[in-house]
Amino acid sequence: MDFKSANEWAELLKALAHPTRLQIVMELLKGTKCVNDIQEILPASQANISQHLTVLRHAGLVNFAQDGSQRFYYLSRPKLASAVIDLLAEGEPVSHKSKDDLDREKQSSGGACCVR
Amino acid sequence: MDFKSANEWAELLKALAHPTRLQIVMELLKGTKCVNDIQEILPASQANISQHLTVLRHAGLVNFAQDGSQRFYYLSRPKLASAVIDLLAEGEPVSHKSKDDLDREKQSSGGACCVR
DNA sequence: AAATGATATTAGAATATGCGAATATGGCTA
DNA sequence: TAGCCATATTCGCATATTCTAATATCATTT
Repeated sequence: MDFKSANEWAELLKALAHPTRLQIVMELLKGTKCVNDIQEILPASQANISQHLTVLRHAGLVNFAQDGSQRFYYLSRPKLASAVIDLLAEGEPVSHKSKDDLDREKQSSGGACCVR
Repeated sequence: MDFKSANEWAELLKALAHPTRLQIVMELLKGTKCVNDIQEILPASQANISQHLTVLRHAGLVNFAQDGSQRFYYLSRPKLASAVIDLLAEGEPVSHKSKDDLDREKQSSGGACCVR
């Protein structure tokens, strides 16, 4: 259950893990756009945006509907996309724990690990 | 608000976007572990796991508490980590839309875009 | 102090990714 | 059909990632 998942999930995350692609996703979250629209918003070339859209499409994150010579791109899994963005935006503060903290937690939750 | 965020967020996602690192995170979700524990679970070398932990640490996703010669690794932003895993596990189905679908949506939501 | 166990770091090769420049494709309009 | 607009693809290069093998570090034990 984990090996295949880990690979698929990593592929998905890899597609999101690029500043330009993240921004594209954020823009599509606001609404369907064609390549030209995106070009006007982001500081990247037409070819480059097209390349990134291809990556996102292969990852199953976006899709397009063709209209003449234009392609209207939209998020094909909008809930996933917006949930990820929301999580990133929340910015959970990082926690620091001492060995004693960990011991205390282990006690109260009854989990045994790392004992050799 | 977006340029800096996009870069930081992409860094975070990049750290997660590797099968082995995802699996490490999933294991740490179950509880604190030292490198040796992880080694016994995952099919990767000690050096490799250590390298991946370094990546996760630099991304602010994990941290460790030292105990003698052992290092107990834990998730430093457990809610973020588990929320991401949950999202991936949910597997929102991908949607396919025609041009007409998009037009209809645009009508009902009143958003104007892609009109030149 | 030497040996041992746990973990980290370095080096180097293989592979992948990102990007610009140039070119190709496909639809539309004159 | 010629030309134009929107978008995609290919190529080549620079850079980054990943992995293995070897070695280093650091704490503990003998």
